[in-house]
Amino acid sequence: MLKRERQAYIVHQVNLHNKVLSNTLSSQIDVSEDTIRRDLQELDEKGKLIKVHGGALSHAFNDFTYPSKNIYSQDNKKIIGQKAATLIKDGMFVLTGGGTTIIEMARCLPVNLSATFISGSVPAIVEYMHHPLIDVIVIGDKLSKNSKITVGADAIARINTLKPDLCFLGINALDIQHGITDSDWDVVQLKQTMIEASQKVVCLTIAEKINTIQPVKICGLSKVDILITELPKEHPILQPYVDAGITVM
Amino acid sequence: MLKRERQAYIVHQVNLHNKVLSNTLSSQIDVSEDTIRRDLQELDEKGKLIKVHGGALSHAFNDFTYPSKNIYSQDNKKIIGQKAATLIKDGMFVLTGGGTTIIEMARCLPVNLSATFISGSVPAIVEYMHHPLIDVIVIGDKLSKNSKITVGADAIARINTLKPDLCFLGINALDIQHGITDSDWDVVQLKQTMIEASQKVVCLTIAEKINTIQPVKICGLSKVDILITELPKEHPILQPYVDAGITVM
DNA sequence: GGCGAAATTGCCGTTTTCTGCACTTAAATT
DNA sequence: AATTTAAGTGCAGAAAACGGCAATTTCGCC
Repeated sequence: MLKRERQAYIVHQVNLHNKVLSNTLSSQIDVSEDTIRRDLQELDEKGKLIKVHGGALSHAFNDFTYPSKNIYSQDNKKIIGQKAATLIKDGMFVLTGGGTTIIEMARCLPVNLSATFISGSVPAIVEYMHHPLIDVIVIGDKLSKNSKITVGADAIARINTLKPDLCFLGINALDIQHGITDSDWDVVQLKQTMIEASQKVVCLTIAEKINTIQPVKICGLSKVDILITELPKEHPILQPYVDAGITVM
Repeated sequence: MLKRERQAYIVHQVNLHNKVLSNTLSSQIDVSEDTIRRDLQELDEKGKLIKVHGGALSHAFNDFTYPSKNIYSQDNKKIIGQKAATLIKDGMFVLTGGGTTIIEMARCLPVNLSATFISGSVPAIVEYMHHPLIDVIVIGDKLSKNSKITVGADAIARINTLKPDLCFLGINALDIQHGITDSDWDVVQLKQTMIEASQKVVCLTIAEKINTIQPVKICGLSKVDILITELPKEHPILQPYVDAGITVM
């Protein structure tokens, strides 16, 4: 088994079960515990999981440990959220994914906005639920523990019956050549469906994720209608995307 | 169980119940009280909780903004939740509704319980989501703002495709003659479907709702297998239900 | 194809961490 | 004041982490 392959398997296991034990992995993959330890160390440094004594835990599991680290990107996400919120008009049908950026957007929605939000992201649903005039449609299916979003055939089938005006996606990697990429297989399937179903696709991301690549491709750049980052649209890093015909905000 | 995982669980419990007892934790997680004490000590140093004699308190508890309104029925619901949680065994498929009593039950689920929970109640889903070993299936549809549960044809159709082992319902009115009644039309439809789909129906309610009636009928008493209140099963008010063949806990 | 550098992996001895047990000390309750 | 209950301490066995080393593979380069 290849190193990369093995590490992907470990990440997958962590996402599935929220925790892995070094010795379990060692016997499952049939490599020494030293190798597992080194893998976990690397994956920890890359932020894919949290290494602990005896194994590793997913970020989702210990969300209580890490609010301290990304206070700075929090502000950026608020800026993104505010820009994104201006796109939504009364009466619209809006499909959204999950992730912290989407949550920030939800918090930026004006009180008097009257629209319909469709999502499978539990944290996002909770936000929408608190808005007085917003109708919420929940996409049901199996809940993925680490992404806190419903994934599976049911969710995909349901989304395919919809034709929302806008689709908001928080994305993890964007690149001129490779388009939108991600690391979680199930989430990729879902996002592809969301993109195809929607009339307009809006991608939200902090600038540090621009020009980065993840293992699994979601779609090419041509599917993206609007790109929102915390930077002003004149920023040089964004120019290639403007040139590619994307509306940058 | 990993150390970090255990500590996360403790923090979770503290945030949920505002207090934890060392010996309770010790038996729940099945480690010695020494280990618990050391955990509490570390978590105290990290500021996650406040260690006191015999256990720990949450920080929120010190700000005496405590929900003083119905602390009494809160405790009763906790008793009900604990009774209810004992019914759930590893590997079960459990369908649940919403409501504060169900939430309390969710909070009483033992850490090492491995089961599948199916629900359309957003607050309940959020609780289940935090449990490490519980799989969550979300029932999707339009979200009802006041009950915070998904209602509609989609939800009903989906529930009809399931055959869960247990169905937990928090009910608002129960009467010997009129059975279970409620006031919200959509919720009634949904509860009827849930009852029909499940192999066993467990009703949770505080005693004050016993022998009361609401406008819309959900089902007769015969559909109820188990009734759980905060009272001991010998209490006279419960006798008619025992006589009616219901298992009272 | 061949060579050398770098990467990968397993092994091993040492160090650290974790945990339960026994025992003492401190605190709370009656 | 006596008794029960929890907290603190030291210790020891087990498990895991660490760091160095060597064998093997991979890869770039000629």
